[in-house]
Amino acid sequence: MLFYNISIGFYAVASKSMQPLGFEKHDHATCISDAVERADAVCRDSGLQFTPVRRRVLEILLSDHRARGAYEILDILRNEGLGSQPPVAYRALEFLVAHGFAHRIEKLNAFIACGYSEHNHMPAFLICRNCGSVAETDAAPNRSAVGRIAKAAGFHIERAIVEVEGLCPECQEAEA
Amino acid sequence: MLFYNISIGFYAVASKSMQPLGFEKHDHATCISDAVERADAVCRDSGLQFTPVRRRVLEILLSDHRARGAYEILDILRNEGLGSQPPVAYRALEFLVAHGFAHRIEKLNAFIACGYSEHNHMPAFLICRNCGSVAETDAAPNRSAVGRIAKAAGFHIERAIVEVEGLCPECQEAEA
DNA sequence: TATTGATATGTTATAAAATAACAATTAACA
DNA sequence: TGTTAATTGTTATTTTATAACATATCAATA
Ligand SMILES: [Zn+2]
Ligand SMILES: [Zn+2]
Ligand SMILES: [Zn+2]
Ligand SMILES: [Zn+2]
Repeated sequence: MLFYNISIGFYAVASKSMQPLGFEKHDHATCISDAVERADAVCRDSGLQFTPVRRRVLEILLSDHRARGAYEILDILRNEGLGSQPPVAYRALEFLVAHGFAHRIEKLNAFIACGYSEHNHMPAFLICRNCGSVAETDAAPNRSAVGRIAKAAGFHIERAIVEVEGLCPECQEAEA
Repeated sequence: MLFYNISIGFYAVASKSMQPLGFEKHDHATCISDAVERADAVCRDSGLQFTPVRRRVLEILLSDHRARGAYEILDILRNEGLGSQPPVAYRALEFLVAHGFAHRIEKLNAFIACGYSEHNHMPAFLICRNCGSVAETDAAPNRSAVGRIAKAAGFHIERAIVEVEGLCPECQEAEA
């Protein structure tokens, strides 16, 4: 199974009629296991418990690099007998987000696996309003115009939510 | 009644023990009427109906330049006999947001009056995690690092959600 | 100004997203 | 092994948002 991405982490989405174009392929088979492996190692090093539910939720998020709602994830867990009530999903997601293995996308009320191996970076997302695909890149708020304004105002930035909406390359072609 | 802001639009909040410092004062009495007046004029020019509910919701949002949830606004409307069910508040807010008189803050599931007279700009917000105050400034995503990356990736930006969390100047002092 | 089509509001009901609270279980460590 | 801390199970509820349809109001024009 092959998925496509570009260097900044623009992910293809399984749903709808999106045809990736101009994207590098990536070997999705090793991509999931690699990311899970990395998370496992980080947890071992940090004394965190990478429990079955947490591992499985990360796998689900990685399975097609798509943004998924908590209840969508819960449905899968329920079918697999790994938990049937909302708090189970929300707790696992809270853990993954807290430790940088996943991110929450406010605009979508959804979660996505982190596409970067460096932990605790500040992500920015490009969200296609047509096909729902989501690309991850880096926000670097302190070096941005907003960062300069914040500094001038004496505001100390701890976290940035940067979610850009628009049309991905494929959907621009489709509209034309 | 005086509220304080700085040139980029950092607003004081009525709640909690926040003491504005280093902010310019602004004449809040005229501030509300001016903004409502502006919205009225824009609506007249554009053939939009600036109805009593819509006007009142804008006044509420302006009344202390604070981010307010839809149900908080609905409570006020209900007390005033202007509508008692959620759709009334949500419709008015949808109208105000659609025409640039207010913005939705995703991180807070809340709404705030636009602090700028130029319509349809792309706002960015500085949100204090301690006192909840919200400052509005400009995102200018096309000139940002994310904008450059998006362009390189062939992604067409239509809208940007930029919400920066951290500590406002006052709360930094309080923590120290 | 009476007709009429569009826009806005009133209302009921429900959906969707998230959390509080407490009990039961499992892991970590002395 | 016993003790504490962390995690999960479970029930119930809260918060946020929308669908659907009835009624009222507005705006244009016949
Ligand atoms: Zn992959
Ligand atoms: Zn697309
Ligand atoms: Zn004011
Ligand atoms: Zn503050």
